[in-house]
Amino acid sequence: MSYKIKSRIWIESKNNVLLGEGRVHLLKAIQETGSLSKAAKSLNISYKKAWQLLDSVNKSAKKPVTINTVGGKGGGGAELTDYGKSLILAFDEINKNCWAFLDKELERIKRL
Amino acid sequence: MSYKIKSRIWIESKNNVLLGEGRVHLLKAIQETGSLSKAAKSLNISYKKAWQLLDSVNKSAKKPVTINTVGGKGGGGAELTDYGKSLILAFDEINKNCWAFLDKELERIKRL
DNA sequence: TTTCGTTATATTTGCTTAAACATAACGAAA
DNA sequence: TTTCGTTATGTTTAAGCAAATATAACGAAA
Repeated sequence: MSYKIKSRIWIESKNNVLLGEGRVHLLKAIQETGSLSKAAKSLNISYKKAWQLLDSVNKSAKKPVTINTVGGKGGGGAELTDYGKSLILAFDEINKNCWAFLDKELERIKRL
Repeated sequence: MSYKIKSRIWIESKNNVLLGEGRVHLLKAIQETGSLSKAAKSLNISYKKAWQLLDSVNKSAKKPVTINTVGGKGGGGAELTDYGKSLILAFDEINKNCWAFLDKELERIKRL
């Protein structure tokens, strides 16, 4: 059995993490469920952890990534902004390309 | 100020980490000092942590990465095998190329 | 104005991981 | 056989981080 190359990429803004794999998962879950609490449940993480992640994302980003509404019909909710959607698309594209790149680099250690 | 892309890569062997940035630093320090204890001191980590890392490396690798001698003149020491040296070279090469690759991908988020 | 599900936040508890400390084994050389 | 600096390993303590618990604020609709 041969060696494998693994990687993690993330986007930073002024030394703070903006987007990583976990944060992208959370944003996608918000997009699908329309609320942060439901997104947290679908990812099996606590609401607090989800909120902290989302708060960090919105504080690190140059423009809001989600619009959160509190109170009212249904209690409120959260939805992605167009900016948030474009960030996710960019991250997924870069991540996919990175894995393809590393798959080529794997040749360098195939014979080790 | 714009966003930055960061990454971490590592080599795995049967679901165990073989080589990452920290382990490569340790191996290079061993190469320079000739002993695990001196390498640990130079990296400001405890001897035990260094030993556990090195032990994990040698157990994950297909062939020994270091030869450790105990007792005798000078108390003993540790030195890299040719195989260990080639692993380090491969890791550094892949890592360097990955950063260059991501530097190109940075264009995708320059305007976000 | 009461209800409801959500966002928002603080506090406490538990767990995993890292650090600190301690000690045995080794073997060449004096 | 005593010394020395190293490898090798166990044990205990501390710290950081995740999880659990609790509660306030909100605002549309009934």
